[in-house]
Amino acid sequence: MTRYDHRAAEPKWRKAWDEAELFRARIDPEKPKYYVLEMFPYPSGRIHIGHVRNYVMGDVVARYKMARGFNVLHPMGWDAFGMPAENAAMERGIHPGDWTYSNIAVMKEQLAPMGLSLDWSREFATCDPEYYAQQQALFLDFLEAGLVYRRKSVVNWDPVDMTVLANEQVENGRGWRSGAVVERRELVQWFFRITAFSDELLSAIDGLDKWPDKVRLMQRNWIGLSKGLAFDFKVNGAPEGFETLPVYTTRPDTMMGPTFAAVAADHPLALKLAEDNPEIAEFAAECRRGGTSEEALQTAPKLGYDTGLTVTHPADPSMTLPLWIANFVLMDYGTGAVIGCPAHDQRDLDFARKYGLPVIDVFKPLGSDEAVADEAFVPAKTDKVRYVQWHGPSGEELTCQEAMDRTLALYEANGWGEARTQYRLRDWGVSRQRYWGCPIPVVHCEKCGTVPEKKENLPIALPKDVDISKPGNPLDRHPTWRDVPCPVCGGAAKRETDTMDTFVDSSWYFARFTAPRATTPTDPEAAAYWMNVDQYIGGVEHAILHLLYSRFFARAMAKTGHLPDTAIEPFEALFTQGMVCHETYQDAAGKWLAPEEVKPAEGGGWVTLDGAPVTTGPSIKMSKSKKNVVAPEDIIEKFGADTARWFIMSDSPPERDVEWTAAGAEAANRFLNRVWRVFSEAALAPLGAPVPAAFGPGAQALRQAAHRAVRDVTADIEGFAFNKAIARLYELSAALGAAKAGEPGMDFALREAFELTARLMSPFVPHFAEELWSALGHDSLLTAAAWPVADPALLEDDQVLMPVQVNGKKRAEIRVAKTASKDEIEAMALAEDGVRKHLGENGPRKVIVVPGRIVNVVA
RNA sequence: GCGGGCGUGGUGGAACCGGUAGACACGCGAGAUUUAGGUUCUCGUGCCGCAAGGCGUGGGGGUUCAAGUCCCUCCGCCCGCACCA
Repeated sequence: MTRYDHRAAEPKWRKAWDEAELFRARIDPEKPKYYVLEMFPYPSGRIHIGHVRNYVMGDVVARYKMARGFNVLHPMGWDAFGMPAENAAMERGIHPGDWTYSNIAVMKEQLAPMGLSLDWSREFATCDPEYYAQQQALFLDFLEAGLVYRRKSVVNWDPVDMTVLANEQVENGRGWRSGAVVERRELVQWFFRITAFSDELLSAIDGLDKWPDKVRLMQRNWIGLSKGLAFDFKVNGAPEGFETLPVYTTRPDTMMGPTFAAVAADHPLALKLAEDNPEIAEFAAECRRGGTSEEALQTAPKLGYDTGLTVTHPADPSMTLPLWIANFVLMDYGTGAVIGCPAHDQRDLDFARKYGLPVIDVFKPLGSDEAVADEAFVPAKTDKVRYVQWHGPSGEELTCQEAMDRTLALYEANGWGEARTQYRLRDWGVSRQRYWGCPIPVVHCEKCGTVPEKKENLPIALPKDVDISKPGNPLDRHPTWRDVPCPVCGGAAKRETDTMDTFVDSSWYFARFTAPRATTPTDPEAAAYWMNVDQYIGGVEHAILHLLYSRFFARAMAKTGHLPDTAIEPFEALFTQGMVCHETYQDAAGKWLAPEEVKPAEGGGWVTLDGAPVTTGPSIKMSKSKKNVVAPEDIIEKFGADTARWFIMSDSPPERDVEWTAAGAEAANRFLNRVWRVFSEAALAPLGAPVPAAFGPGAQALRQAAHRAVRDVTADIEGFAFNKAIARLYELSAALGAAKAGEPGMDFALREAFELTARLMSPFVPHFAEELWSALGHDSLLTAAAWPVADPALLEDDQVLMPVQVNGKKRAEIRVAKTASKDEIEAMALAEDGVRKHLGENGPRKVIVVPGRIVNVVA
C-alpha cells in the first residue's frame, strides 16, 4: 500500500500545470469564454483565511468551468493604494511603496502553494505607474465628458494635527492620534458625476438577475428614488436674498400637520444668520463638532436653535411656523431644509419633545383615536388610515399613497409646489489629501485656471522622495513636484496635490485585466472578447459602494469609448461570500492582539502569553486593523494545500459568515488519505476495459452511487453549494469503502467510480485528484480533462420510500412503485399496523397522498 | 438613527416548491486492531423517559391535513452608511 504524499505531489503537479500553461488565458473566438474574478486583495501584509476562502471558491468555479469546455480567464492583482501604507510608513519610517511591494511579494509567496488556477501573467498592482497612468487617462476623458467637476464639500478636520481624517480615523468624535474633537470643515474637492446615471443605475438593477436579491435591494435603497413635493417657504424677517426657503418632503400628505421648520447647520441661511449673531455662530460651530459619517450625524443627540424667524406655509398664508436650525437635518439630502411634522416622523417627534414644540396628528390608525405620544405613527404608504388634519375632508379613510397623490395634485394645481423625483444618491467625492494614491492629473494656473494635464505627460508619477513622518499631505510640501509649468501657457503653476479615492482604483481593474499591458486603459478587442465578468465573487461588505462605483465606471468608460456598450453592467453574476470572523483581543492599554498572542486563561477567557489580562471582543470580520487574523500556513505546512482547500470549503455554506476554528482540519486530511488507501487496496479493471455484460447487486449499487454523485456534485457546484458537494463526495467514498470484491463487474465499477471520484474532486483538491488520475494510469493531465456526465439510466430507482403520517406525526413507512396510483398508495398506507393503531374507531376522516412524497391520514 | 442579513443537536451544518428535522462532518461514548500512543476499523450519539411515548429549528402568537420553511410580533448577533479596503 502506498501512502499519498502531499509534499511530493503538490509541487510536482503545480509545475506540470505551469509548464502546460493551462491557466494562461488567450483569446480564442472558437471557444466560449468564462471570466471568473474574485475581489482582489489589499496587500495588508499576510494572506488570511478569509482570502483563502474567497480564492478557493473562485478556483473551484474556474476549474469546473475549464472542465466544462470554457476558455477561462482567472486573473489576480493587488488593490495597492491606501491609508495603511501611510500609517506603516509613519510608524516605522519606511516608504509606503516599499512597504506595499514587499507585502505583495510575501502574499504572492503565500498564495503560490494553494494551487490556484490563476493567470499570473496578467498580474498588476494599482500602485504600478503603468496602471495608474491609464487611470489618469480615464480621469481626463471623464473630465472632458463632463463627468468630473469640483465643488466644496465637508471633511473631518483634526484641529491639532491640522489634517483631514478618514471616517475610520475618527473615534467617538475625536481624532485617533491627537484625541482632539474633530470638526467638519469645507474643502474644494473633485467629484465624479455618478448622479448623471441615477435613474439608469436604479432601473438596470432589475436586469441583474444573477445577483443576490439582498444586494439588489441594498443598491436600490442606496440610490433611494423618492417622489415627493418641492415647495418654498416664505421666510419672514429673512436677510436679503433669503426670502424663500426651498424645501422637499417625501410625505406631502402631512403638509397640514407641521409645527416647525428647520435648516441644516451648514445651510446657507444658517451661515448667513451666523454672520450677525454670535449665538448662532456658536451653535453652528457646536453642530460642526464630530465626524461626518451619516451614522455619527444621525445618532448624535438632537440639537436645535430657534432663529426667531418664522416661515409661512405655501398653502395657507395664515399658518406660520418657527424656523429652527437643527443638527439632524442633512445638508446633503434634499434641499437641506425640512418641514417638521412630529406626529409622523420619529426624528421630528424627538426634536419636538425636546424643545416643547406642539404635535399635531394628521392621521390615525383605523378604529383608534389615540394621539401620538412618544412614538411617531409612521404607516406604510399602502396602509389605509383615517385622515383628520389634511387638505381633504376630516375623517376620510384612505391609503397614504392616495392622500399623497391628491395633495400633490392640489399643490400643483394651485401653484403651491410641484411634484419632484429625487434620489438619495450623491455625487462621488474622489479627492483625498493623501500621498499614497493616484495623483489627480490637473494643474492649477493663475492665468488659465484649472487645466487638465496633457495625456503625453502621463503618468503623473508620485515622487519617491517624500517626508511621511509629519501629518498632512507630503505632496503639498514637495516644491519640485508641486510647482510645474502650466500645460497651456507655460507659466508658473501648481499641480493638484490631491490624490484619488482608492475606490477609483478598484472600479475598473476588472476591465484592465482583459488587457493589462495595453498602452490605453483597455484594448477594444480584448475587452469585447472577455467582458463581462461572468462570475464575480467577494465579500458582502462591498454590496453597495464598490459595486455601485464599478457599475458607474463601466458606464462612464463606455461613454468615453473605453468599453463596449455591452459592458455597462460589468458583473454578469455576483456571489457574496460570508465573512470569516474571529474574536478580537485587546490588552490593558487597548492595543489589539493577534490570536497567536493570547492563550486561554484558567477559568475562561484569554490572557497574553505573559499572563496579562486581555479584553475579549465580539467575533467580527478578520481584518488587519483589529489583528484578529489567522494565516493558512499552519494547515498547509502540516497537511498540504489540498487539505486546507477541502477543509475550508466543507461544512459552512459559502454565503454564510463563519466563526473560524481549525478543529476538523485533521479530518479533511484523514479523508484524502482514506480515499487513497481504499484506492490502493482496490482491484480495478484495467484502463479502457470494456463494459461487462452483467453487474452484481453491489457493483450496480456502486455505479448508481457514483453517477448520482456526478449529478449532485455538478448541481452543487453550479449552485455555489460547495459544502454540499463535499458531503456528496464523502458519501461516494463511503460507497467505495463498502464495495466487496468478487462480484461480477465489480472491478469495472470500482475503476469507473474512482475515475469519477478523481474528476469530481479535482476542483476542490486539484493536486490530489491529479495524483489519483495519474495512478489510475492516465498520461494526460486531469486538469485539462472534460467534466463527467452522469448516465441517466443509473440515476433513478423504480421504487420509492414514503412516510405515512397520522395527524402530522410519522407512524409508518411504505415502499411503493414509482408508478403507483394515489389509490394504491392510500390502500397500502391504511393497511399498515402503525397507522391503524393510531386511527381509533372512526377510521380516517381524510387521506392526503402526495405521490413520491408523503401520505398524511387525518383521524 | 437608517438600510440589509442571519438565528436548526455539544459543534459546523443538511432539509428541492409547505411534505420523514438533524444528510455529511467534527466532537463524544463503547468495542476491535496495535507492545503503547497515534493511525485504522465497527457500533452508538437531538432532548426527557426503563419503556410506551412525549418534546424539539432564538421567544411568543397565527395560517394549514402538514410549518425550520408562509404571516405577525419580540429578542439576540453580524454587515453597510458615501474618507477602512
